[in-house]
Amino acid sequence: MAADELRIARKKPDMALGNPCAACSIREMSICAVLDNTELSRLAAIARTQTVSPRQTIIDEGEDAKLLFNITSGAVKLYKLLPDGRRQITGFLFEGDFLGIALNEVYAYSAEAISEVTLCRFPRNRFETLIDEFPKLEKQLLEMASNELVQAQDQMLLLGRKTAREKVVSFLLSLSRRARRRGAPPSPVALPMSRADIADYLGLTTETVSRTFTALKGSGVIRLLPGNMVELPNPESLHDLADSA
Amino acid sequence: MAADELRIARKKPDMALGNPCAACSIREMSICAVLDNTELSRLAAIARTQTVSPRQTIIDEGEDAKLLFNITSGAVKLYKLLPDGRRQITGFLFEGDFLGIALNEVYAYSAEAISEVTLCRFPRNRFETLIDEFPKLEKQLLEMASNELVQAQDQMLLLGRKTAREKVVSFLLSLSRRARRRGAPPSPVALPMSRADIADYLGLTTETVSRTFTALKGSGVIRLLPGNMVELPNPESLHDLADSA
DNA sequence: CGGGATCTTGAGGATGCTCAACGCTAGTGG
DNA sequence: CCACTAGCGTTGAGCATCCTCAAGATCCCG
Repeated sequence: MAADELRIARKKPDMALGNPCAACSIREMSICAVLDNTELSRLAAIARTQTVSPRQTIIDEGEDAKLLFNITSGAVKLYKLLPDGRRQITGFLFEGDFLGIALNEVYAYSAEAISEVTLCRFPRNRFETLIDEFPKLEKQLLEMASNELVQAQDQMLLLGRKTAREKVVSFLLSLSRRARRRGAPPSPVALPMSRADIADYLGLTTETVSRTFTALKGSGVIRLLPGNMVELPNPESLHDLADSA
Repeated sequence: MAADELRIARKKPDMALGNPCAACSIREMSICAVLDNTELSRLAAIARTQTVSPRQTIIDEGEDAKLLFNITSGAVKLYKLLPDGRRQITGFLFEGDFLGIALNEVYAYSAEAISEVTLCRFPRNRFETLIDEFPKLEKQLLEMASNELVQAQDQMLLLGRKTAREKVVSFLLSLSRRARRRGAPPSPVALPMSRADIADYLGLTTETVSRTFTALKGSGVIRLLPGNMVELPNPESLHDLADSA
């Protein structure tokens, strides 16, 4: 019923309440969750929605950070490049995620849509005004930044010290855990990103990622389903593979 | 004696100088820089100083995060462990740095003193009360967390995509830049940490770090001075070695 | 169906790791 | 004052993991 209301409301964004955010399907899992309706309407006043096609760039590393985003649907990859083209993906964003937590003057990374993406766009300066008005917002941002830091440290451990197999298993488990956190089943897990993206996220090559998937499939710990879905028959037993040989 | 003063000051928080922080040598480069004397005395009221010997643990990953710290002197390493003992150092802290920016319930990493360390300790709950009172403090924390995130992403790029040589050069350059930012000469650079620590920070082995230093020395781009100092005759030319083969 | 992109598989090779020995230095005690 | 030891750093040889290059398989969308 709550879901029904949301679905209906989504079809008429500029309806009755006057505030499209009130009906936002991802409101409760986004930064907006901390705001009441009045505050939300203030945020809505500076927001614009936008859709982005796959492979389209959203922000560019080094550019002035004039805009911040809330992903309302789809998948996004964040990455950094070396001069010779080597690429490190620093994270994937999905619906509900915030793009631009680090309120720096310039973007620290580029962002590109993986799938069809819809997002909610805010001018940074006006968003920062709201932050000053709503301490709750700042507190929430700090908490989100803290969580990102923890994730970043886990990723450093993965990149610096884990084997290819541990990297891939850790990756699958993190997607599974994320799904569970969002109320979705922990298996099967969707992989909207390409093997090349996974490789650039894990510090491997596409070939190694592919071989590792094949090997995991062979030992029965995963199953590759059509539509880029991966089944994890026994997530618990995977934990051991994720951080010890 | 500094400790004595603090102990006395603690008993009379509103004494002559007002508070010990007013005379703190790292005040301007720490989180305290945003506070005025009145606010600082409030912070001083919940602070305790502490000294830690080399190889002594300051916090343990997974423990309840009851305390936060400001490093007033010395060097600290932050690290995470895998069950089999593999270690990833996620960062080094020096004087002026804040330990515990991510205000999470449990510590996301362990911290250990590299050299003799002095620090300023705060109970987290009381510190959070001050945050609510002084929005400046929260803003500063968010900014520090943002900067850490940027650094973390750089480190991911390093760990995932750079060669051993690029890693070592990047590391030396980051130490050099840090020194310059603090008003110290960019060369020579001090390496208070062991080769093993550097290796665990860069995702390498001590042998590879050692060999790489030797090779860099051989090609004349660095010089190893006594006292674990490294001279970078031409920091500019090093930039190329840090991110392209 | 066809064609381009993505994914998989294979063979060979390089980077960095493992295991091992040796050197250096500083602290210690005779 | 010097020999001794322990810890750290360096060097060497062989090897494993993962990368590179290449070809074939599969998928997806028109």
